[in-house]
Amino acid sequence: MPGTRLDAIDRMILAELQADGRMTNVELARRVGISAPPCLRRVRTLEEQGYIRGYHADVDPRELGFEVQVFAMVGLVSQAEADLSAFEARCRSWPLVRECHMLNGEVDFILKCVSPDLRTFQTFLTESLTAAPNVASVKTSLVIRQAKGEPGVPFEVLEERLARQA
Amino acid sequence: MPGTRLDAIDRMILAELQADGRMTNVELARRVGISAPPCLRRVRTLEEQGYIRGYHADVDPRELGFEVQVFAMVGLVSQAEADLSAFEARCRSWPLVRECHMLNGEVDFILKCVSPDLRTFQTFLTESLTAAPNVASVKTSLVIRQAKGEPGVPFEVLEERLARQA
DNA sequence: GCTGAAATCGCCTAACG
DNA sequence: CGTTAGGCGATTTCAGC
Repeated sequence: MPGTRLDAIDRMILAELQADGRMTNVELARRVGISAPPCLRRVRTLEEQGYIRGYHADVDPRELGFEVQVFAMVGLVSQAEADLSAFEARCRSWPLVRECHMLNGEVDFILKCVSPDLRTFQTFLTESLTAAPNVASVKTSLVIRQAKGEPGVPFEVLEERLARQA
Repeated sequence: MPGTRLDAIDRMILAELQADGRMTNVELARRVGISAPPCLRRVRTLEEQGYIRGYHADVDPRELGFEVQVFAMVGLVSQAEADLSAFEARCRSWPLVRECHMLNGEVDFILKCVSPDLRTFQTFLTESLTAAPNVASVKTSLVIRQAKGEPGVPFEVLEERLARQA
């Protein structure tokens, strides 16, 4: 089933639900110009085929007392696949680490972390991250402020691209 | 209104909606142990007070043809506030840039970008980002693979912390 | 195959206690 | 916060393109 190409209505559905994931199905149907039942069927199909991985409320970390956000650049000693996987598994087990990306270039991983305060993060940094097996170097940068934080993908770019191909 | 402290039920609501933003209100009410009407009132209040900034479908970039994800580290010539703001405004206008964080340390900004392919990104990099006023240096790292990508905040850490204080 | 219309069922959301 | 109750949305069924 994966690889099924999407038509214009499917892409509109994805764009609308990315912008407002709690929109009612009838409102969504109205916006994309079809009636509710086929619209709901399309949404279900998009979910089953993995185009939509889930729906999440966007919770403000600061309001909840997570005052600190940090990017951590991690270098490993060994980049053998087993060692990479082991480090990734550790990252998944650390709640303060929200994202873990393996990169090319000098640094092996970039981690996006949140923490209630600096002290909690420092403890994590020294006792967990830096102390983890195979970790060679960690460089951290505090987020001063976030200027942009758009979820998901730019559908505008996708549409532009499809128009160009046609 | 902001600063209103949250009780245990509010925090459960936030945790549930972060995990599944499309949950029905009656299901949410059942999970947090209250009836539907007060549950809905709490959700509305949490939205109004900014604890919930929105709801978004989590769309898989790869499935949609965004094969390339890149982190870009940007250094500026001038860090005067007006120049920082100007750069941030530019970032907001670039669709390929999904996140823009101002950092402490040697690099001024980190940008998370998505692109359909390398060629599109290279064009953006040379013609837009590097060419922008006040940009001194740009270092990019391609994402090889993503090992973790949890949305939002770790409520487990919050609860642990509150229990500790009590 | 797809869509759309009708009908049922369940949820949302007021008003009130 | 809970209960009641009316209106609306969600979802199935079925017919038509």
